[in-house]
Amino acid sequence: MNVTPESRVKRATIEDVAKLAGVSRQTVSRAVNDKAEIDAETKKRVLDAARSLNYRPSRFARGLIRQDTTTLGLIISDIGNPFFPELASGVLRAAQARDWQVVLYDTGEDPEREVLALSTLAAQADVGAGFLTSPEVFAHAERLGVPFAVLDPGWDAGAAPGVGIDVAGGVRLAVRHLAAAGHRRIGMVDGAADPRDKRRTSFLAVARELGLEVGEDDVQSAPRSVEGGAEAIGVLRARKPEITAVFAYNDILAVGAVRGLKAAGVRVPEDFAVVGFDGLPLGELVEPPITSVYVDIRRMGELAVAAAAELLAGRTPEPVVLSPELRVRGSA
Amino acid sequence: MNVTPESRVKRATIEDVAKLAGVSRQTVSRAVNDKAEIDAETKKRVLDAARSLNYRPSRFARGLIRQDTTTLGLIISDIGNPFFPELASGVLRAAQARDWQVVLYDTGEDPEREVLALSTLAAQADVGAGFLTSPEVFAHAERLGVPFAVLDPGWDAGAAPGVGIDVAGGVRLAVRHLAAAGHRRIGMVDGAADPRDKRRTSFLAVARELGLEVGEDDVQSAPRSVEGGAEAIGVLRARKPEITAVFAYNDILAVGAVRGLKAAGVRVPEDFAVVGFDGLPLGELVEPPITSVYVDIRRMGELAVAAAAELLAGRTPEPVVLSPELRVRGSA
DNA sequence: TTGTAAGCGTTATCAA
DNA sequence: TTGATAACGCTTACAA
Repeated sequence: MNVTPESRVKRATIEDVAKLAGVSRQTVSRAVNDKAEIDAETKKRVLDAARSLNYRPSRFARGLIRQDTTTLGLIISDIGNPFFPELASGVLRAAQARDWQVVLYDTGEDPEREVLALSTLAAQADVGAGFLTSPEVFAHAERLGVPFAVLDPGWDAGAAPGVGIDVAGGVRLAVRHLAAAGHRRIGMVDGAADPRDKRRTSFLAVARELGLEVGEDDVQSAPRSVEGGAEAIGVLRARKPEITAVFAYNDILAVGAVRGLKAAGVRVPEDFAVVGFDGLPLGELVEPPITSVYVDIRRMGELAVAAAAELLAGRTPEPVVLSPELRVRGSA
Repeated sequence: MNVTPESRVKRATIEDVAKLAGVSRQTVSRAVNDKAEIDAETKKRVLDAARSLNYRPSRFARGLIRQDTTTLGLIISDIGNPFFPELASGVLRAAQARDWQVVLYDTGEDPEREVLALSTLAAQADVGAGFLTSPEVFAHAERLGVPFAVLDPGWDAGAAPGVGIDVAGGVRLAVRHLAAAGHRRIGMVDGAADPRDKRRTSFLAVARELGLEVGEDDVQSAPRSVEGGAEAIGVLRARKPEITAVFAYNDILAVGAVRGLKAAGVRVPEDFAVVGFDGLPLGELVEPPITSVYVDIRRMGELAVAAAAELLAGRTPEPVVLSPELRVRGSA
């Protein structure tokens, strides 16, 4: 895996410092850890020696004895998607409060890299949290024996511990809003790789529930990027000219859809309405601002850390499901 | 520091597995590490035992012997600012290529938290990289003995290793562009805490160099947020109505400035021009898109990792300075 | 106030 | 193919 084994200067050990200062290892430890039972002068001499050797205690040796450092491995799909910094922000805050370390893994939404990241995480962290694209990948985590808090799986998490989102509820808010505005033909710009994805299935179910006419070809898949959204909306409208509104898988795609529409000379929301999902701050900066199903992502990050702590304690975390709310802006 | 010492289930050790499987620790090690010299059946028995105990080797014990895991501590100011995810993206990519772990610290631009993060980093990582608000904080890193790659310091980095940005050059591009468009009174929306900050001092120097009339009161400080930028532009225009263009400390503030102007009924760029710094993708999504001094931030992240690797090898990294380029969009 | 001994959990070395 | 022993760098307990 590590293609180029890199040279690395050997770090000074406590032994080196002890020798230089002419004391025992124990005394060095006392000086470095600010213990009381040590002569002021000895301490100074030791610390001078330590500094001159650039001594830093080995985290491995230390960790072996004082079993008090906790590391959380956070798996995200794409740090370029503003959703994830938002999430990381919540995780970092909660982790800092507990004095935990956070190691970050970006998988680029690639299942293979997810599995790889999970393996590394299992070796380097005490507990994991994050987004996994499928139940199969989560099963890998279980096989590895790492406690893992699953976040907002598009798939059915079953009994997997973690933090969920009431996707169906959120989608209902979005579609109802569009229907209430008079839209009868509503499409979707989908960002999920898996066709069983909840946002997609919920969309179809809710639309039918409301008596709207929808089919598979009212859903257009797109890569999860602004460009992806812009392109998808073009494809969708070409295929289904009768559509007057779309529900987008997330705000990035919604922003892209609005961009694509504007570029095509379509007025938003007068001629065409767009609703997103996530409620990212970014959505408020574009013109028109995005109407979106808001989820408290930071909170999700904090809850993820809480769930991880429960797992670490050998307990089963309370299932938590966040309820989204609709935030109406200009785009619909 | 850790206020609530959390309970934690004791993890199974290699000894536990050995006992259960009725073999020696060594044999367990062989099974777990896929060594050749082991009977297939023994291996299966050991692995079964391991799985049933949920055994994962201790990273501390392992790290102590195989000195092959490298952890980079990345210090950022605010993950909510899109600049940092962009940077982290580059760092993660380069780190993954080297099979390094990345631990993240968010300091909220608070010098005290920077010092704290640095201390933790020194204990938990092999090497650090990131943004520090002042030379004093960097001095703390040196005192701790952690190799640290300094990124784009607003202050004079001197001989500190790391990755710089040709700020003066970038600012010159920005101000020249505005001057060429006919603006004679140009202000600045400043996001730096320290008045000695390079973007600020460069702005004043370059403006004077171009024969423009500028003084301290043409510079308006603002918190580094969209709201901060929107408010600052209002304050600045109230104080200096003759100003017709601003250079913003970064794109977030530029976006805020444009927002503030639009809200006040000022047309951008017809009545008032805005240039940002960083060249974030976000700048392209707003209306009008932000003209900005583009910096290859991902590349900066990758170079940071390279610099860190040099430091780890005991070498002095080549000084690197990134040259920004102006990207003209709609705002100026 | 200081030093000696034991042990944290793992792997490398060598012997069986 | 397997096991005993030492070692990794540190801290805690105990002795001097």
